[in-house]
Amino acid sequence: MPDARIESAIDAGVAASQSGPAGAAPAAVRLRTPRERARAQTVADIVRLGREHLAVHGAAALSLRAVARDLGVVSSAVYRYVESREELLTLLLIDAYNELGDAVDAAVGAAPEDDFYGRFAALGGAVRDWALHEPSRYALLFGSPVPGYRAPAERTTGPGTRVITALVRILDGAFRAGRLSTTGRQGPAVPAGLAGDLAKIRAEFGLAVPDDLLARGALAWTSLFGAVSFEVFGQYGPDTFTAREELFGHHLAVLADVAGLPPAGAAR
Amino acid sequence: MPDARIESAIDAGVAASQSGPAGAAPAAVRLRTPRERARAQTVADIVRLGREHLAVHGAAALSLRAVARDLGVVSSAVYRYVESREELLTLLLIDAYNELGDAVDAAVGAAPEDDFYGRFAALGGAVRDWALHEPSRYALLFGSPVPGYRAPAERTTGPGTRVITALVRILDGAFRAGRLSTTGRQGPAVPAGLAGDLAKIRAEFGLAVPDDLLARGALAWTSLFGAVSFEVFGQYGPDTFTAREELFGHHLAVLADVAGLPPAGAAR
DNA sequence: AAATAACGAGAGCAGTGCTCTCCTATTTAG
DNA sequence: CTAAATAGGAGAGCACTGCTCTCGTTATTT
Repeated sequence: MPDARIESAIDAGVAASQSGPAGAAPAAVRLRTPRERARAQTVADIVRLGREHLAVHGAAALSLRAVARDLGVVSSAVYRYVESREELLTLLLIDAYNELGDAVDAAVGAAPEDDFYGRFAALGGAVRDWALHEPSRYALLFGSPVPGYRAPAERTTGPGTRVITALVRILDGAFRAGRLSTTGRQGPAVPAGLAGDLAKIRAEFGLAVPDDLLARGALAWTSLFGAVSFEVFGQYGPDTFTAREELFGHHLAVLADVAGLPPAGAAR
Repeated sequence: MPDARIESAIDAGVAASQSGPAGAAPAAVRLRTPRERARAQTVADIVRLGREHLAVHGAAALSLRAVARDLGVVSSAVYRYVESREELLTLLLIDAYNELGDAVDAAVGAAPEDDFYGRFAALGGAVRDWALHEPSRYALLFGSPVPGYRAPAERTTGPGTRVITALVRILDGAFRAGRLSTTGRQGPAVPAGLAGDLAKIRAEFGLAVPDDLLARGALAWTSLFGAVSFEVFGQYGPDTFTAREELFGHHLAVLADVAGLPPAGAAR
């Protein structure tokens, strides 16, 4: 079974189907032979069709046979390119993580580098906009895990941590610039048991922020996605909150305050 | 087709399978005839088996045929009791909402009535404990919506709002007792567009809390579920946070502060 | 040119939700 | 107490799913 190169071909196909400015993959793999090119193209087509099905019908309704039909090919043929339905889900997971990451990076990058609140708000707004625009794909990333499916960490942690990485960069940048603090008011003390986790995180990302602000940053992170998930998953009901943009904006402002970021108009 | 009483029989069956102290249904329906009793029992069995399947295999893997097998009956027979797979999902949704609601009510009720922080922390802890204990059922309630399935609002809004109702009661009680405020520090102003939504909520629940605190309460609500969802759905990864109880406790404390609740040890 | 690898088509298996018909046991009405 | 009405279980069947295996054809490599 000489299909050892399938994996790399698949990776190449996915990389080829992305157009983000911050494409993580070095894409050093040249596709010389026509067969390899055709293969990569087919995989890219499968991912594209899968993405459409995912967006329209949701993750649990994603059907390899339906993708095969759209591709104009019999169902068993797609198994030449994709190992299983799970494998396709993994590809779509990576695809979605990267698209969200690209959107976030673009939004954050559009704000001035020293406008930390602006960058924070841009990040939150980008997450919300993408989630509202791609609810099914957002659900794949941040909703209930697909039953029986466990994302392979070695392939998804990279793209899956782009948002939190961006957020942590903003907060750390603000701290290094002397513009992140909770001075003036005492909050709850950070439990001693968290010190180890926080130290590891600080080392991993090369951060300077102290425990207090790091823990609050984690809360801002989970709260951001909590607010977005409630809105996307319909927990607000049809009419509890109608001014959702204003609600989210206000929540973002409070979360920035929680994280220690001075508000928009504060003196620089 | 004289199956008009099926619905009420089903409701009775579900009600019979519940044992919560705050059972919403008046349960005035007596089951006189043996046939009605047998029917209610069968429906209750189906819900029980469905709950087990749901807990073990997850919502998307819930199979009516598998439930039928466990029930020792052929698959078409269960359609005499449950209209469809969706209908069973709805029953399980209501069942889970009520179990969570019961857990929250019990935990909140165990704290002194004037210990508002204690009640808030009890609510949060109960939600987290239940979610960690029943991840699949929590996912059914607060994860990605099951594709193609839309919960019928007229049957689920009641049980589905028990947690937020309890939370709002705590915050309103604290406010009426003069123990909920953000005095001493100015937060972001509530956007004007939110006034209508907040007024409607205040009227619906008969609240006294002003806009500022109400909006912050909503943030505490979404943030609480954001933190629980991240933990249950595995967003933290296997080892980013190991001291999860401490992390959650700290987040709860900060969220109470955000909502305007004085910390645990504050003077009464 | 011959060997090898890739790949599409088709059949098939076990599972799913759901419908329809048939038949029996139970309940209700006269 | 008998006869009609009804509930409910069994089974076959339809269309769908993921996935495997074989078979023949095409393209590439040696």
